[in-house]
Amino acid sequence: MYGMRMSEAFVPTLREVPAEAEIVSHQLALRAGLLRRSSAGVYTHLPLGYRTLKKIMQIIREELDAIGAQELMLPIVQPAELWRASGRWDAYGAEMFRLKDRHDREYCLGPTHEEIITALVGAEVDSYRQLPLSLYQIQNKYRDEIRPRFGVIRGREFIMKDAYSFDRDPEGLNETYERFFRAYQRIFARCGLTVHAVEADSGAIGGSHTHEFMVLAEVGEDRIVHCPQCGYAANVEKAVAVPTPWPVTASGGQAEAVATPGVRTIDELEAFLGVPANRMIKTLFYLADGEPVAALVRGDRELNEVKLATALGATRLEMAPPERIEELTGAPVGFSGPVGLSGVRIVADHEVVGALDAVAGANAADAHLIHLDWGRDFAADVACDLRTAVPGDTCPSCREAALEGASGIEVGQVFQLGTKYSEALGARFKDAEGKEQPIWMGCYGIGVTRTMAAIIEQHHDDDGIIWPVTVAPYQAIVVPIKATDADQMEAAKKVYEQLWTAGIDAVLDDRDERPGVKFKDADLIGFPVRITVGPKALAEGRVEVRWRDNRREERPLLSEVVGVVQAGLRERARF
RNA sequence: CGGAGUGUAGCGCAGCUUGGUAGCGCGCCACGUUCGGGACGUGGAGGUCCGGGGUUCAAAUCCCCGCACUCCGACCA
Repeated sequence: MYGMRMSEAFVPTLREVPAEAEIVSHQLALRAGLLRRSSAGVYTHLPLGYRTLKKIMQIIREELDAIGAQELMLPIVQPAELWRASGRWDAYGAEMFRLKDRHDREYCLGPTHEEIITALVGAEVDSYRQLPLSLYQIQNKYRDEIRPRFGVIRGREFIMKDAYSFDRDPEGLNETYERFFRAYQRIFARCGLTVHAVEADSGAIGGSHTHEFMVLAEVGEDRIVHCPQCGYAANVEKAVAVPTPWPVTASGGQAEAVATPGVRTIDELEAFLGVPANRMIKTLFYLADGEPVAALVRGDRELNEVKLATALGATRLEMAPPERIEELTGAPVGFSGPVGLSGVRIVADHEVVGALDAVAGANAADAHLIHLDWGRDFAADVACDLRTAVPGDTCPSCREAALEGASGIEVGQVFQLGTKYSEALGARFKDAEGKEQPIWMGCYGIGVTRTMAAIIEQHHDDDGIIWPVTVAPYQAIVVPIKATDADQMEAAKKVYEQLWTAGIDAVLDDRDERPGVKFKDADLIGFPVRITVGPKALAEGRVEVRWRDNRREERPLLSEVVGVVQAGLRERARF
């Protein structure tokens, strides 16, 4: 038996922290020899890292196969015409990697695969008898991220599992969605992750009902809010923002213009006038499908573009360029307000309805208006929920407790797409009455490479990674203290072979290094268990079994090692 | 895309202000002494100083133009 020896393994560990890595999971992935960067946001997965990825993928396969999903492999290179058909060739924008072939035909590197799979299923499925159907693949995805960061957490090339479901009707879609939801909970649990499923926004992909699976982590890029009382949890982009009452209850008298030379931002205005931001009206100009719109939110609030787009029923929403703002208001950017605006639809957040003694731009250079009252001085065409929720808001679900905030890494998302893609791409079937119907679709993603990073983020200490046994590249490492000692090496090899025979992934550290070096590497890489073969214990026919997570050590007889290791691993792999 | 910064040996960095032909630590190779938590000594290998142009007798160093990478921001008026 030969197997895996550290003396020959391609595991380039690093003693020092590479300058390129900011967050702990990225640093450890580089130091432990899992990853190397090739270019911005593009990574090579070294043998050890790839083993972990394969274990994650295997868990995903087992759980998805168990709910009847079938694996297939879709193309990375996808024709533009398909994306034009769904309207996303333009909608996806700069984030899409585009290329042309020698005949000048346009393609993209798939950022996702709804178009391809819908076209496929549309072509092959004709009858309700062929539904429901769930298909998935594990594949490289390409997104030219505006700013790749955090190593593999936001890469431009990454591995994703994406699944697509096809049902006859909304009820079927609901059932499928629930099945995937539960499968996801099992997948992440088996990966050793604590995840929170939160209500999310469906964004550019379209669709209605959707949840994100979040790994809570300081470095997470997504902000979520959750209710400690009723369990409501949502991405801040999606969370319904319960309005708080306007801070003052009396009019300030007649509206009045004040000179505010060069004061353009809310912060500057707050300092200049001594009025708190929550009494200001922030006026933002957008083009909704080309039509100008003014959106009003309280000065200290953040406008949520998705909510605005939904409120307007707009498919394309972009900020108005500064020239356009000047045209509409007659004033430079920074002095816009709702008073006297014409030719623009005005949409207000609930919170500004009923505002009294408010401050806003005067639509004239270097001037603002004070003492503004809702109804008397300005109004809106529509009032709705426009702002991004924040921690401290009243829970929109139970209306009792205050929401708490957290940040998370999104490792998975489940969507109910409905018929958006099936209609755009003509994926129809004949129902039992022979009537043509669009297929009801769902899609379900898991960021595989990101999941690996999230696991490290959740499982490490000062010495290195602490792999959950289910995803550890190897479960055990056998370390003879002195590689040149024949007795130790012989005993170590025997233990190592027994572990293999018992089906345990093991590595033999046969390097002629000082013990400290080998221990440090073992801790850094994060093998769940280390079996040390040293002179002291060996004299009594024993070895040392040391667990990485709690640093506990036992000293079984040579004949008992496999049983002890097996028992410990099994205990740690339970759910 | 805007702002800031960095690019010198495999990795982490100094040298640049004040121009004179490149250095430190770790790693790597050889030998010796060591050997239970990243040993020590001796000897050694390894560099288009990101690229291109310019100034100069002379450029890692000064100037110009590119490129790459990192961080911050990109609705927050």
